[in-house]
Amino acid sequence: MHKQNRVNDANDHPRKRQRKNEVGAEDKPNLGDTKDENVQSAAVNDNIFKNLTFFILQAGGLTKARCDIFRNQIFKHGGQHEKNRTPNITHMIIDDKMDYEKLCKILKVEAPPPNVKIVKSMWLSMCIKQKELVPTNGFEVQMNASNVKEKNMSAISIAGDQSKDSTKEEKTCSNNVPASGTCHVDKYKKDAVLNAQGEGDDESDYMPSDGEEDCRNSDDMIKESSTSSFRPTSVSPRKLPKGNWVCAQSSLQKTYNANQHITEKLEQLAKTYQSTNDRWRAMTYQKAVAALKRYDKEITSWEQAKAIPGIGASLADKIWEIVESGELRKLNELSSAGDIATLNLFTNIWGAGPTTARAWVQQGMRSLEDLKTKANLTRQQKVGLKYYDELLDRMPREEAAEIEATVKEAALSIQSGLIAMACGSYRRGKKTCGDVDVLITHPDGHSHKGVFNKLLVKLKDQGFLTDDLVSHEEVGNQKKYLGVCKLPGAGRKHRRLDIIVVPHSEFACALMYFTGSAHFNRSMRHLATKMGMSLNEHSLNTGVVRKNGEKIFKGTPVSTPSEEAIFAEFGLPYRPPEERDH
DNA sequence: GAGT
DNA sequence: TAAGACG
DNA sequence: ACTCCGTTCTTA
Repeated sequence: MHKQNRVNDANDHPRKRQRKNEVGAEDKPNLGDTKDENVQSAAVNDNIFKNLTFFILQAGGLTKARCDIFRNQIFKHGGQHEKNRTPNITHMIIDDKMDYEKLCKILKVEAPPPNVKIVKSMWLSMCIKQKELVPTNGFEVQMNASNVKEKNMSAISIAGDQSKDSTKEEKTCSNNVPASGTCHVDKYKKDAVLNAQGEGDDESDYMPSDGEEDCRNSDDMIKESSTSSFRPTSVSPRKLPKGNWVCAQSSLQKTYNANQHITEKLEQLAKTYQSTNDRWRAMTYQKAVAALKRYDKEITSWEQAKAIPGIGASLADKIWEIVESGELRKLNELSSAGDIATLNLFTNIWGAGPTTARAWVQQGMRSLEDLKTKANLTRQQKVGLKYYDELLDRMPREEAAEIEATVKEAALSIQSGLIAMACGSYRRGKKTCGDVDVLITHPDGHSHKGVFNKLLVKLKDQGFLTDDLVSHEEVGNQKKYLGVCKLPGAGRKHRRLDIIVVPHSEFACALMYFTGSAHFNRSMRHLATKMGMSLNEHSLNTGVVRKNGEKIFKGTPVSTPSEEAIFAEFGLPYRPPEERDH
């Protein structure tokens, strides 16, 4: 996976968590809330609000942030804004959900002033978006029958209600059916394992008696996806005859992103928070971006955004600001702060995270050139710096396939019968890959031994591997290599390559882990915890005992012959790799 | 920041 | 041990 | 107020 796309993963196991400088206000310059009318782009000269004076009633869904944005927009388009309800105002903007009674209550009046148009915020949004003064019909507040004077409101009230309802409708996220009722561990299977371990009788650690418990909803929950009901098998396309087989394409390969203008900016913000060590916030932003990307429709209202799971009021404000103005002041403000831009620059170096980047800035480093000459770098950071641009680049999946083939060929020349396959984003069917993860094993359970070193030597000899990052990570029975490679021939770029050799008994767990996505993995592990299991790249264990989040009994390993078996153990429907791209 |  | 990395 | 993955792993 590409470094840009990950979230800070500093070790924070409860056992050793000591609540260190998670955020530390003094650590992150200029990240606090800033006053409102700063970064403001050039005024628009359409003057659609000329001679109009607005008052925005900050209440209900009209948060302060939204009011601020509206105010900026009003000025941009040549209008005036009053902070108080002075007599000269022409329009009062209220929350879309506001009704007549509520309004009077808030204003503490029997009836609102007659010479002021009281309009729902949606009207203002529309004007701004369409850059013209649209009629207020249908957006004015509905009056009580007793208060209806000469004005005829019948048509208006209907229209008003409709607009309200339509925003409500839209919020139902397309893929939200919880996997309830399927949360049970396969009892029989589990018992078999337990018995095999001599763990004895039936009930020991079986789930609660009553049904589906709390296995639903938590935004990490694996959800039933409506788009996945139609699913062309997960067979790899390369075995098919030549041609463009639509049926071999993933059904959920979303080619376009209806909210790209939004996700782009939020992604940047996420990265920035990442660089400043605000890991949880960064993660939240990433989740929100993921949610937006799989959302089919374009976001047009605050409520619509807020309704998406993983998006709260604060994020809705920001999304809506982008919808409204095309910009995000927070982002402009942050990226114009010099040292924060520098932090982003530095954390893009492989081997350098937020802490290191901040230290460098403090030492006066401002550019990559500075680092090269003045900073003390680890071996890994030197490599990362050397290929700074190349490693930031993503490769077309065809190139990933070439890399896979190169590794596979070398592996097979060492030991026949080996399985070697690219996992990661490649296996999930992405069109571009940030790196290649080749997983190697041998079906006979032992012939994988000794392959690792020979393979590395061979690949280095042929000049394919150019630099090592983690030269040889040896994890129990698994061996992992992280490095840099380059395909032969001109015009080739250096690419990140991971090679992992595992015993066949750990194949399924390793395959699942290295296929990802990262979010999917976290989600699975999270679920495992909730079900009294634990999952990592080596094995799946049941009957885990935890106390205060700390694991005091490892549990018993479950036999996992395939990925399907792992899903089954969770009681989840199988998901092919393309559907794990969360 | 969001969800519990 | 802290920091960074992997999915 | 608490959690947000892994008793993941390596490197310095």
